[in-house]
Amino acid sequence: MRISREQVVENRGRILDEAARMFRERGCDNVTVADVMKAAGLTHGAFYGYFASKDELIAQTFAHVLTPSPDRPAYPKDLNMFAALYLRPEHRDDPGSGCLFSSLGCEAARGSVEARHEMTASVRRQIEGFSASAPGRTAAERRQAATGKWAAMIGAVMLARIVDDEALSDQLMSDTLAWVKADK
Amino acid sequence: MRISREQVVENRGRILDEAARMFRERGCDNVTVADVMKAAGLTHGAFYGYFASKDELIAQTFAHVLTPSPDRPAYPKDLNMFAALYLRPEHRDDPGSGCLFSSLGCEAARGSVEARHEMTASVRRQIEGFSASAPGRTAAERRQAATGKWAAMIGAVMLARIVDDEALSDQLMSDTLAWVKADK
DNA sequence: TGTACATCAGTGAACGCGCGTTCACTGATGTAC
DNA sequence: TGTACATCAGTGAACGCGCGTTCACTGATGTAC
Repeated sequence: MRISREQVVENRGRILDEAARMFRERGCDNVTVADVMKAAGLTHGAFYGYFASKDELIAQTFAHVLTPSPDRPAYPKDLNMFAALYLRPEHRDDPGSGCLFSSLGCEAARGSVEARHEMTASVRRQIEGFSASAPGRTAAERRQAATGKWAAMIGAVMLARIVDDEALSDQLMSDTLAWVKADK
Repeated sequence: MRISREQVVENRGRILDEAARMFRERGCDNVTVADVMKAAGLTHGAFYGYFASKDELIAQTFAHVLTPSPDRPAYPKDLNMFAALYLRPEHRDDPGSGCLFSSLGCEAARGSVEARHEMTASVRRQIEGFSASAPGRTAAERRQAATGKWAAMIGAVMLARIVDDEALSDQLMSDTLAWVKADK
């Protein structure tokens, strides 16, 4: 059942959107190709018309999530505004539409070269962007603050998702937010 | 071929040691029960004499790694000393004997209740320990500093392992170390 | 514009492999006398 | 202390299942005239 060219583009977008959500929610290893295709409204057989392998899907999904585009606007570049959005319970409780680093960072470190390359480019963009609003007299100081604060946010959300005590989880995030906001 | 009781205790320890190393190096999903048993010098069939399931092995391995004991001394409780050890290339390049949070934190957030419970207890111990040497006038301030700094270290090592450019990777760690050490 | 054919996205059955788990059997250890 | 038996940790074949991937077939779309 051949479909129109616009449909193909649309389907590809839907596959990537669903993969992005499911990978972040459940981890790449715990989502099957059939799961993604079903969520996108297709059967698993159609998958290899879009991607050469599951590994390629993962890398392309990372690029899809990390590359800023008109309809997926980048997070605020201002560090304190970003931190206030990032360190919210809503972000912790919804990894499916949240930061890729805090949900899949550990797997990514062991991932394909392509996936790691996409993430490397994103790390560079984020640190450069944050450095503009980071405190410090020199460029190096600002970059240190940007890096330290961003790393703290990622680590805190990851820890907040591990912990099985909601009060401690909330405290981890609010404490990190207070620490990140308190400039020298 | 029955073995002595001491051998059983020894074998169990070796299984846990090998699991701890391999899980951190390759991720729990990418290590098979047979892999662990082979590394411990046994065959996969003997596994279920020691553990009821792979999930139980994971939880017990987390407890094994996270529970301080005489022969595996806790890391220094002093935050700055800890940070200097943590944010070294040697730690980044050897996840197998490094921090469980930076290597398996993302998976752990989606793990069993038992595994998450072990990690929760460890999070409490770490933050309480670090708070003693953290800067701040009030207990809350010290806890915020301890939490923010520790989260930054975990996030930074995770990012440093993802990035495919060694210079950027080194910079992420040294920038975070500078930020963590620079007290208000 | 309408028609006939070529193209190709999607379907669903099937394949091969690896993994967690089970189990009958082996033989060394532990124990009762 | 020595012997006979019970116990049980380890072995390796086997099972069942799920996953990534392939492929023959279908039928709607795109195109050439």
